[in-house]
Amino acid sequence: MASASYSTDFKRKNPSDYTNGNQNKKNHWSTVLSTALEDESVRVYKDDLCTVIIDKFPKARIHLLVMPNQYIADVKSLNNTDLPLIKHMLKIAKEVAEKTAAKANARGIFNEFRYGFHTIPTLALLHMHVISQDFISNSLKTKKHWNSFTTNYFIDASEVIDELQANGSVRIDTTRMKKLLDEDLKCHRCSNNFATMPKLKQHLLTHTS
DNA sequence: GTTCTAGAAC
DNA sequence: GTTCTAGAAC
Repeated sequence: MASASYSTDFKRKNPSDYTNGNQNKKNHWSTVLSTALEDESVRVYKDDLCTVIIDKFPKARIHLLVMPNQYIADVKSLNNTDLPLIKHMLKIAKEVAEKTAAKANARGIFNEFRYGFHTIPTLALLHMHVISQDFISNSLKTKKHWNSFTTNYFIDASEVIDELQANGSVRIDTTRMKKLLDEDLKCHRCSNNFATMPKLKQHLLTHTS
């Protein structure tokens, strides 16, 4: 066989090495949301414009993702023609959040949600987080997790809508955003500071009945 | 995004 | 000695 005579010196690299980095690889971890969009087992709502799924690694008791059915990369690639879509996504987000909270037989704590986006996302395909503000979850582990939801690294959907209406786009200061992930751990409710994630997580329990 | 784990921090 | 964080993942 001819192939058996190839010297390892001339062994071809994996085809993905010829693409512009791993991000372009079809089954790279950053593409999981495109798969989730089609996966009925994680879906809680779908209409002509958007799909809602349960986050696979929820960072609070209720953590959902609202995604457009048509591919949009992220917040910074939005323009004013996307306004009706984003407004629709926010409306659906609130409806599904209310329903999910009621279904969970929740008391007051579940009624408080934030709806918004990571300014610098790690997963491809725009996704609006719907996240209850208890932040009680085994999947909440790192400082980056915490700061990505409780600092300005997280931009509210209402602010995205306002900026699109005012400027036609959302300007994101990448350098400033990255620094926010390294900020000290601060409780989002009472502003107490904590040295470690375990201490913060223990404190969060005191805010939840 | 997560998992794993070396070694920093305590 | 144990807890906890932070960077590599071929």
